[in-house]
Amino acid sequence: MGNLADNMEYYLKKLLALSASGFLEIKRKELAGKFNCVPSQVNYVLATRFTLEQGYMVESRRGGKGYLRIRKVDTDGWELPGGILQELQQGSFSAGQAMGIIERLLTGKYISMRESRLMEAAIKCISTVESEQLQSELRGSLLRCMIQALFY
Amino acid sequence: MGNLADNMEYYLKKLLALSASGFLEIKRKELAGKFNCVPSQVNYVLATRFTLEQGYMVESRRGGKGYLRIRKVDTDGWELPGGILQELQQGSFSAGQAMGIIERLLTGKYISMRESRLMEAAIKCISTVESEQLQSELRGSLLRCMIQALFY
DNA sequence: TGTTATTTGACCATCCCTGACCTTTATTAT
DNA sequence: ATAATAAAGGTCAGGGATGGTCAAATAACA
Repeated sequence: MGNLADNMEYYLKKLLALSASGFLEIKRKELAGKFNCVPSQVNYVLATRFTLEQGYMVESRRGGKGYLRIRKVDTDGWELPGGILQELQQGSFSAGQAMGIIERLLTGKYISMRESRLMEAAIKCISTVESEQLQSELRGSLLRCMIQALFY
Repeated sequence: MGNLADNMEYYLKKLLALSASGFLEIKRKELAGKFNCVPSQVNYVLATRFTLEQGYMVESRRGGKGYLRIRKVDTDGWELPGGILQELQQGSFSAGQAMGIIERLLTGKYISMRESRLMEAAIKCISTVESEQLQSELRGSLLRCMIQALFY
């Protein structure tokens, strides 16, 4: 038998898979009761096994009728065209290159109009930095960070 | 079912949506009666779910013939809370301050979950810059640029 | 044996709901 | 008119019910 955290993870993922609504809503204390542990153990499991990187989102509410709600993030259709991923390997980007990538994300419907405006604004903003070198490096890491935030 | 406050919120918003006049007029005591609670609970619901930031206005009158009148204020959704506009005047921001603003934009429903992740990613990304000074300045201009891109 | 992962418990933050007391407005009595 | 009374709505502090955090203890592992 695995440990408590593993068992709880398994239990939650099973329930989640069975749930018709696409999300799972539980009470922290009840769950802890079912596994005969302290409530904060639930937080540990959520923090280590249901992170965004792992494809889960957890919402919660305190107070009377409080809850924990776990949903699997839908990553269908989130695959970026390989070309872009490859380009992102590059360390540095000119403003033009960066804009080009953002535009392709938009026309490919990977991002919304607002999201593209947000990204473009961030990239343009970088041009105020003195050093050309730093500028292009920053554009690169900004692009990578932002794209990662959206697609992973 | 959710809790009392949620139910009352739902009830009021439904009535408001159905109302031809564009506003909803109720008696505090009656409403409390309908939900079998104390009248001040109505104030709680109004204070937490019908704020100006959330796009509602509540007028009232005491005494005989008193009433509560709720209306949805039409801001086209583009008005930012004044507090945030003011804060943005600041030149520099710590990562924490910036995150706070982004979070308020999110909870105030000014931006989506994805947009907030995008903005947070950009802000965090800046932390790789060597100079602390430049970091906090960059955070400031990034915030201003991104918010401007969305709201102007 | 040293490192990492798990588990616990004490303390914290938030949300909801109530009740006592206060203020304002309309109505009624004088 | 004026004063008293009734009929609204407003405020605020408190308590119960949750969930959150963090550091220390313990267990598992390499």
